[in-house]
Amino acid sequence: MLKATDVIMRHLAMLRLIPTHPHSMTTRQLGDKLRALNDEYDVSARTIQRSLEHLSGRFPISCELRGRAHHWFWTDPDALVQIPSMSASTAFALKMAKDHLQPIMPPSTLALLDAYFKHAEQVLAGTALGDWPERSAVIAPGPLLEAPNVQVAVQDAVYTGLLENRRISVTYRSRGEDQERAFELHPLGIVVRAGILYLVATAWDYEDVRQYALHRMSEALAMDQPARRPPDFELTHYILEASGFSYPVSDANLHLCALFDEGAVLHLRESRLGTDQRLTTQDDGRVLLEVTVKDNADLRWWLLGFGSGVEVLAPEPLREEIQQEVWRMSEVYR
Amino acid sequence: MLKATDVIMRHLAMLRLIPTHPHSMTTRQLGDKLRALNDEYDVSARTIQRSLEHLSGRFPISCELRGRAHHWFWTDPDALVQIPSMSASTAFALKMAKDHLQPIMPPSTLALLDAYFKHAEQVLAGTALGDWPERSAVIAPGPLLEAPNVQVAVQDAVYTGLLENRRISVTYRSRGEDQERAFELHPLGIVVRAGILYLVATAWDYEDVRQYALHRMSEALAMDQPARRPPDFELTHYILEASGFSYPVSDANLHLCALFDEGAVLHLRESRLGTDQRLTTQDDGRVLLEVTVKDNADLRWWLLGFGSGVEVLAPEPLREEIQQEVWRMSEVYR
DNA sequence: CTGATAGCGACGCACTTTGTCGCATAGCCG
DNA sequence: CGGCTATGCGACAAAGTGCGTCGCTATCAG
Repeated sequence: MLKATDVIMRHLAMLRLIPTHPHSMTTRQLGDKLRALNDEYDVSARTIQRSLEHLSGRFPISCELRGRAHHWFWTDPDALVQIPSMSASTAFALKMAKDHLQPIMPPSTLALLDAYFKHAEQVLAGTALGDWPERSAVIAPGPLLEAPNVQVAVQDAVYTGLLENRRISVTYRSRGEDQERAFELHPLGIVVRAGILYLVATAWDYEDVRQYALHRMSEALAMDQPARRPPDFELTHYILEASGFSYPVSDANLHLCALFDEGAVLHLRESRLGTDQRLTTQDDGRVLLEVTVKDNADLRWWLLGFGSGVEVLAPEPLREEIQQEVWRMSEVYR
Repeated sequence: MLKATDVIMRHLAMLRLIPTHPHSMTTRQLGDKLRALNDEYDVSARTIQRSLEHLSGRFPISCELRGRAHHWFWTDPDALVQIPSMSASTAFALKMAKDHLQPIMPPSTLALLDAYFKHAEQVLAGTALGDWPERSAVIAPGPLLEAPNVQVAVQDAVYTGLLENRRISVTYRSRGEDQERAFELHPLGIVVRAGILYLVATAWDYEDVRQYALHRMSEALAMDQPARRPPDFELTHYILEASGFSYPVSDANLHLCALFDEGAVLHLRESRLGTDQRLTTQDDGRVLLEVTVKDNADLRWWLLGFGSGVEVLAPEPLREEIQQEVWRMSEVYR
């Protein structure tokens, strides 16, 4: 007891060091970590013991006697104390975010954010309209695809491997195959598309980069060996150039001119396709859209979705593409 | 100094009571709130002063002298200390969530979550691959519409009015009109569609429920008078039944049968349209999809997007609808 | 069995926390 | 303009608590 040490800060640091349930930490480890963090937190082991005892009375932390040592952890996986406290507006934004994300993120990944969502619900319950169940709704575009679930253990292993740059050993069933196979993967990145998580990685000692859907992994384990990464690999580059994903996305721009029916153009009046978007009403009541957009498959899918509500005028190659597609469609439907 | 009061908990409570910058709290108010929270936190005003002085040395809080009283607040809007601490996986999930939400939530609402996103970045920077800029990417469906921004003050007022059930006085420019008009609104709910926020509300003393896009409000102020709410109003019901939104969504189901090209069906093999989805490969190589889905406009838009890659077989009315649409399209393109 | 490690009760010193008091200052109101 | 009141702050003393130390016990490894 030599100097004026700061109890509050040390206790806060301790609470932050203690891991959540599956993981745990001995009193000794905690003391070492604390010392490493800040010299001022250098206190005797006895003091740490006393502090933990004290804190366990007012926070959901407890310990487990394994051997002769106490292993401490947070009991509640969704426990969350944050300062400054969450404002009602932020809680509301979180609720909307959750509604948005539910259909497009795998449940197991969304589960990692549950503490925030639950906390937000508590905050909202304290507002004047806490009893009113639904004050916000999200209208998602398109029919909702159900994102396949990913096993929590698999997700843990993949994220760990990626974050700590370790190899991942997986049991994987390729698309269209019945047999599972074991792979040793070098993780390079994660890509999410339509609620599906893909691990971008190289296998074994091969050089070529492939994708592995997480929901098709039955087992995964982060190994101790470090992962290898091609020196010039860039994830965004890979997605754009290597056409690794079935919906190729291009970086090229095109100047789109198209005539929209008033009904079809409605929401373009609210949010724009691009910064240079121009809408001009024609004599026949239709609206001319001029805008620079990325030239990719999604654009074609989006334009076709309007059916006869839109006529593509330029660029000429795109108009011809659509024309041919319409011709093929009329063949299909006789 | 009569009983053993818990300094750590009181200090934590104080930190949580202090609001973030635009708002503030006097020393007196803090003492009152603290007392209301827990009898054990009943300490003299002098103690509160000393505690604040102490805490301001290690947290980004400071005060402003207005009149003779000190008004305390958090200086950094993105300051965040949370216990237990954010795991690397959770930080990673937050990063992905941000990428997902950026195109579909208005910037001002997303800004409310900035503290979490920044915190997540810090956590990720501490991992082995912190220097590697991109380890995850989100591929969004469709061309990205730019969500129009909402003024922060407008958003604050609307959320406050909604959460505290107070009337909102707004200056609003209706679609297609040049003139702005003043409204007094009774907020009923918020609907988000394609990045646009709509306030669902009744105006003045009228009974009919309308939508007001937040980005078309130039001013908004939460009033002191309480809002009126039709006793039987339900937001989800309103969206479904009242066809208040231009993309009507129906609750009716239909049993869809359609033939997909192998290329078009690819991602249906990963995530399903519905629980009863069945895929059967036909002799001609196409794949028959059978599934029960909601019968709405989005479904038609989604089906049309595939162009000739899909042929709707049943139900017959839907097939005819599509057939006619294709016919109209071939008229458009001559 | 022995040594090492962890937990815990007890003890006492030193420091911190806290209420109180008094003074200074700055609005408020007549 | 002057009294009144609310707030901030320095000082002080007493109460209370944090802390290291010591010694005992329990458990595990060898």
